[in-house]
Amino acid sequence: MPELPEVETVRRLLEKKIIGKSIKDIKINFPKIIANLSFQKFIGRVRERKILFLSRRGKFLIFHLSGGKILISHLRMTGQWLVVKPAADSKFIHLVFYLSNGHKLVYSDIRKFGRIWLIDKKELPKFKPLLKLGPEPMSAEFSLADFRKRLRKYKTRIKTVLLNQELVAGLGNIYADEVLFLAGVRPTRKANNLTRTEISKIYEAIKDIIPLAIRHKGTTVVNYTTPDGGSGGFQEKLKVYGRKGQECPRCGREIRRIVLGGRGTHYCPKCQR
DNA sequence: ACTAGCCCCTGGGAGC
DNA sequence: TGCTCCCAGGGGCTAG
Repeated sequence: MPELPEVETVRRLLEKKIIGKSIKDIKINFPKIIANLSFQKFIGRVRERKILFLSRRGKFLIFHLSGGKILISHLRMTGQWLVVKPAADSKFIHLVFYLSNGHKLVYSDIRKFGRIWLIDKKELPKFKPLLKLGPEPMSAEFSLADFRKRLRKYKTRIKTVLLNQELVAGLGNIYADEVLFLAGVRPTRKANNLTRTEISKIYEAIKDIIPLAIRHKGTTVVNYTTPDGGSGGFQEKLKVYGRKGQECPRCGREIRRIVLGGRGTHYCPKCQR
């Protein structure tokens, strides 16, 4: 599942391979991935554009193209951007950009949940999916005071709240579980009942784990790969996610798995209160 | 205003 | 071995 560290890793590795290249031609196998335009319009507006640079906001990857065009991609569950040699093909490739250097930039997505938008640069400040996002966890805007204030208004369980992109942008199911383990807070706790100390610990855990996971190039659990087909490394560092029935690395107790808000949730019953 | 639940998808694991 | 069933899960949407 691509969360902030995975999307950031894709951004960094992809940028090295495609900056300055032009999109000479486009093939679309699954038109539905283009969220806001017909595929014919999409193709017409993207052809001959140069890829200037890539940015990221939360889990959104943003391609800045020449001519003031902006391509926004959300990978959801199984989306991938890959740079491949001309011959490569697969039934999961839904979009192909034929680049000026002879390589193909492809979007592949087994479950087809991912979406791509193409907008004009001037529309970017009004683009709704980005407008709703909370602060970037590694930015100065993400302050403890603000985090505490925002957290108080949620009456639901802290795990569910961490998945809400309006609070902080970029956490998904894996890192939400890991953050709560590091903070020593049980995922079922109500957000508005947390103590000041617990909120600080959650805040610090987010600020620790996200850059650490980026340094490890993200977590490969299901099918996330880097744009060159490599794996992330953070799955080796996971303390609770996907470790149901195994020993807690801190106290040795058995890790539990429950379902919260329809999401698998992992925690240590002793370390997380 | 907030929250719970459904839906989109398909590979893969469980069960028989 | 091979079939069927059902689960995973981000985020948009709807209903309460």
